[in-house]
Amino acid sequence: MPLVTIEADPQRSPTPSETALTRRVDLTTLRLFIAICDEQNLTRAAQREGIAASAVSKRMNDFELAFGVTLFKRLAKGMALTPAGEALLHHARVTLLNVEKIAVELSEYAHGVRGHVRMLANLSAIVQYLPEDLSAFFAGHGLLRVDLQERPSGQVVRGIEEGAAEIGICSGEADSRALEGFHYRTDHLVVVMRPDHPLAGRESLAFTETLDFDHIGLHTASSIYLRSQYAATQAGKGMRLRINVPGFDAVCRMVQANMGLGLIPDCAFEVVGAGMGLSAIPLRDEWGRRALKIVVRDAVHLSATGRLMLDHLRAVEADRRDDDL
Amino acid sequence: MPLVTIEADPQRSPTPSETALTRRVDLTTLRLFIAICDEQNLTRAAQREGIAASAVSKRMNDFELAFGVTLFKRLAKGMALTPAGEALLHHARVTLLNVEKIAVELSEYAHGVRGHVRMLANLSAIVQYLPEDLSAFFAGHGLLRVDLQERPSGQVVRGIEEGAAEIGICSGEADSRALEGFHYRTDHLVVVMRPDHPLAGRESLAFTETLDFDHIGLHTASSIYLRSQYAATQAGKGMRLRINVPGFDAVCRMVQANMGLGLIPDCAFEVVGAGMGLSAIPLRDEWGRRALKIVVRDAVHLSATGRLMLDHLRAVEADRRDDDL
DNA sequence: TTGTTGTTGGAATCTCCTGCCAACGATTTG
DNA sequence: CAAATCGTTGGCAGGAGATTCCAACAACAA
Repeated sequence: MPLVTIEADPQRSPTPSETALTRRVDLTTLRLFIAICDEQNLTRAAQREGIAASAVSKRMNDFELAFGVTLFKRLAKGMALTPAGEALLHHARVTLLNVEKIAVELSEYAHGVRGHVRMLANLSAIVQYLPEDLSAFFAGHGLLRVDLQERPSGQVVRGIEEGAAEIGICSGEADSRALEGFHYRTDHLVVVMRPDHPLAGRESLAFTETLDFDHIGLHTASSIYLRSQYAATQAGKGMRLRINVPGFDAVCRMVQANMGLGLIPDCAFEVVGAGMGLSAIPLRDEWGRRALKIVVRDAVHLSATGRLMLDHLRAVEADRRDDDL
Repeated sequence: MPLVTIEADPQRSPTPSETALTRRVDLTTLRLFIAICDEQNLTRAAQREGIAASAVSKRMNDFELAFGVTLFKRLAKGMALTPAGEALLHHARVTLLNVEKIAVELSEYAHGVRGHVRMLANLSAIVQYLPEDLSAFFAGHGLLRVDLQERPSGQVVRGIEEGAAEIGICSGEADSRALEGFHYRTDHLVVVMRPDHPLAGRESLAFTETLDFDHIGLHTASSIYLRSQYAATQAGKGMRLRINVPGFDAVCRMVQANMGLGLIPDCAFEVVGAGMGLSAIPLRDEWGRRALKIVVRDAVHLSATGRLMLDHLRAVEADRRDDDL
């Protein structure tokens, strides 16, 4: 008696042929395929994976047959990829990497971890506030883990929109479109300089006063860079930029090397530049007070752990403001 | 406990326990798992996937046992995810999405396609040159396919570095670090305006002449926006920005709506704004000639198809320059 | 030419995985 | 209390996949 094929639910979205093909992919085949690509040799690949060579050969044949594609050029000594094979290799690699992430993450849960929160944040937040805020969070929720990646503010928004992470922290001026936003922190920009700089010793500075000197810029996508450019423009003067560097520490080192003035947030200076013998003078301009905001796609439908993190970040900020009063 | 998960080193040889766990993941289980999450109900999920409920139940139990993790809270009516389940759900989704890509791409090869090239490019290249260049490429290589994504120049570089694509096209001024670069095209910026604008009718314009009027900016990460800001700054004047929009077409529509001047590449204007009854006047400034460059990680080790594309793009540009002579 | 080595591919066999059916316990609903 | 849902368990059967053995083939050395 042949197998009775079960009628699939008619309202399922993918077409029958698509699902049929999708089902013919399996992870061991992908693993073996990658092994062959690495070794360029089926026999060695089989050994490495602890399986008979003929079994591997069969799998590959079946796979090629199923998709009607040739993956390898069978050469006298070894196997070489066809274009189709190269395409598969690329996707197979990322798929298996993902599977590995699954295994790692789940085994973390098995060892007591109770939840993950995926976050994106800009440099300012990561350098200045997140270390302490996250550490406080872990104190209360020792069994949670955080997966944090740095991106410029614009990309943070994009990542949250696309679901790459649950919670994002970016500049308050970033266009967060349809996302929900909450106030996080306000930092204050300071002008970093060598103690022998003409401006050193001042109580505070207006940005325009700095425009007669060389500046060191952050990378061009950073909101500090964009905002200071804009401010210079508004002031009707130019910013004399000598170099753009990727991080606050790099800015400070450039300042130290007498390349010019740096413009970074106050807390970042304390963390990064304090021990470097530099001076930091507060910026008097209104835009020197920069808001950072928390963005989420939908606060109501956050995961339980994401909710915890969001509440924590907001509570920390609220406490801090209470203390200031 | 580490605060932040470290990115896995791709070269790392997996530990025995890891591989053991990795092997226990399989795609049908993931598919079923997702179905259960969608339906919040094992029985319906089983129906949807055309499989007996008992089989699904057993698979889930075995999976949970293998990882020592509870994925669901079994409720009287349906199943609800635990935090571990939510973590799995996220990864399972992207994994299956990837598998689907595999199936789609391979079946393309089965239907005659002979190769894929993954590309990243900035907006200027995509709007102005790639349509014709790619179409010429297809004329010669009808069986190849191109996977093209738009990103700002900085992200193009990043994507190529990370292996997200083989070939990138970005602004000549972008910092391409360790990548190999080749000249691609040079475009010329034009100032777009309504025919009734005071500046209309001029032969050419210096950028400084436009600074007395309102401007419409591209999105803040775009190189045109960054460069024009910088130029305004250098000129010691401000740019009166009324709005930032995401594309060249949007710029033209804003110009049409009398919001101010736009600054876009000449070819983009021909393509996008020609039929809108607008005037375009060339920018006289040196930086109005913008180089676009092709970037690759390593030209020697490109795939055969990638090599074809690179050669084509470079040849097209060489021909074009010969024609100009 | 001939033998050796290393390679892929095929046939027969066997094992174990996995899905089906039917029955059961638990809980809610009428 | 019965009926309806829902998830789980056990027995059974079929098949996918692995193993072993063998054939075909190319490259290379004697």
